Amino acid sequence: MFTFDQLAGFIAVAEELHFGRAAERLNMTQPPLSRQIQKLEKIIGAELLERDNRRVELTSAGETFLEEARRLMALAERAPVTARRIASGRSGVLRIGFTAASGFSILGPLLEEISGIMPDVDIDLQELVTREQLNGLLTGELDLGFARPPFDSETFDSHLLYRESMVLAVPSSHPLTLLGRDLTAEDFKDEPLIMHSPTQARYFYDLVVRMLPIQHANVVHTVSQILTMVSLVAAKRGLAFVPHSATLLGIKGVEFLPLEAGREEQVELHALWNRRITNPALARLLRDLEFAME
Amino acid sequence: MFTFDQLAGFIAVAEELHFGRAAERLNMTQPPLSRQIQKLEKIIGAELLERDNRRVELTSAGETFLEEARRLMALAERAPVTARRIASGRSGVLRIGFTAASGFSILGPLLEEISGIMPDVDIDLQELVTREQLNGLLTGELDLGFARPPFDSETFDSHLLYRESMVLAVPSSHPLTLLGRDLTAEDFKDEPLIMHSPTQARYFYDLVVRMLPIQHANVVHTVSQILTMVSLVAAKRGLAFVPHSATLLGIKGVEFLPLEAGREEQVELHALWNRRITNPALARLLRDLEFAME
DNA sequence: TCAAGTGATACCCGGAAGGCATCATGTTTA
DNA sequence: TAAACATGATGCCTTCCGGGTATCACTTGA
Repeated sequence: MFTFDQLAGFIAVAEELHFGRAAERLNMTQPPLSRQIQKLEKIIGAELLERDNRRVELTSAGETFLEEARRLMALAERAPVTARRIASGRSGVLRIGFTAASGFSILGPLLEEISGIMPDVDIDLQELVTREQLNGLLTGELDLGFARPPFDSETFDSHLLYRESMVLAVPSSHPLTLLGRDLTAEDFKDEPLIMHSPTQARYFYDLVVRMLPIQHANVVHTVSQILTMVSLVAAKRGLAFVPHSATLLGIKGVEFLPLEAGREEQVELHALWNRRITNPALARLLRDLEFAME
Repeated sequence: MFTFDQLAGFIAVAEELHFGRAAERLNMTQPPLSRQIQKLEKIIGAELLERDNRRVELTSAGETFLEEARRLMALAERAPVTARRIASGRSGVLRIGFTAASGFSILGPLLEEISGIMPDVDIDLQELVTREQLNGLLTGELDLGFARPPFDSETFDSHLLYRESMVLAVPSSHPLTLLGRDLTAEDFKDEPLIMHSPTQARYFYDLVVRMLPIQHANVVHTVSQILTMVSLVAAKRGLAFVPHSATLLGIKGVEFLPLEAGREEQVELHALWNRRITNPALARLLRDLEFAME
């Protein structure tokens, strides 16, 4: 195999068509350059330059090899630069998972901020429930997640993005909308309820159950997505407990009423990541966003 | 700048994820391979592999650098092969000039034969008069020409492709078509004539003047292209002397009559090239077509 | 606690690459 | 026409890079 020095030597001679000047350009003397080219030609197995004692010119083979040599040199010069960019986190791919609920409010502005900080990093977004996010973070398929507790703080580090109250979603025409004060369990004890799935949306389920004495007999639907819940409320199938940011969904025919118990029990959204960080882009992001590391 | 050995070393380690096995694959021992990688990382300015004493894995930077490294190696392996192909004439470009007259008959079959012999050689065709061809062959813009004498046999080598008789082109309805024998100058001494340009088509001009006592007073047009001549004959502007292959043009309203003098004086078409051959594809072509060289 | 596995280090040696001096050859100049 | 010049190739010397062997350092598992 030839060397990059030989390629550089050949390119210089091919451009100058003069061994002396080419050698000068390469900061070396002419004799070793001559031998370099000879060796290169021997390795290639073809004459690249035709030189008589007066003039040097490229052969046909030399002409096309010159193109290849230039391409090689360009590639070789670019490769370390991109590698360094990625190592410093200024470039690369950041795979982010998010729950549908987090997408309403926090995701947009945060992506805005990320692409402001690291414009050359590609963001790969995936909607995943918390459990899938944890799994992805473990296997390394995911760099960062937006999810809700609980998660193992041994393996994951996290940063609280925000808390919000739970509110009650009711159809616009519903009598409760006229009440004008924070609601208690008593106010909707006979209303049909749309509840969170205890498996797919355990966080919300646990929180609501902890917050209010639910009449399980009143539960008419069990769903896992906030959007589905609000749509069902709009269709007058019942009432639902949703985080305050669901107001941003902008679905017609639904109103959101404050809950007395919601003042205390709030839902949290965390950014979380594997403590064993392998992606430099993530390290840079956490540093720049000033998320607590450790 | 890094070396190809370092790249090969890195690729091997990245694929094996094990220094010992990678070294074995490269037919070397493990220690120099370790140093090779260290040196490469230092040159790149980024960590490519993360190794603790138990396992080796790629960093993000290492992953993308691996792709670049593979591309570099592939390019480096291909480059000499193409260079050799071109040097041996099995690939490359062959620039061929031809006169319009030669295009009628010889060009088609010859191109067929060339592309059969050297399928990977690109043929660049240009229609040029003999003088332009000679010029192109001199400057190296042309590799091979199809033209008619005279040309300097010091600089050019040539191969006679074929000879053909001159015939007389006459309008279909012309009385001479009824004659039924070879024509002499006497037969058309009062007819209007379309003659070759003594500058642009000197070969034909000289040949016709040598062959027949032309009444210059009868010359109504002076043109340089055979096709133009035949078209003018079809338009009943006069009679013209053209090579026999002009019959292949298939122009309506023209007949071609044999000339007595045409039996002796024949026009020649030569393949010709610069004796100083720089294009390996041309050398190969001449050898394979068994054209005389020297 | 010890053996096995694995990457890093220390040291030595041979060969490759660069520098200097010079040659061979063709061109220009006096 | 001969001498000076220009230019690529060669011979020889020295330095330095890269590979090999032996060994270390550290981790893991029995």
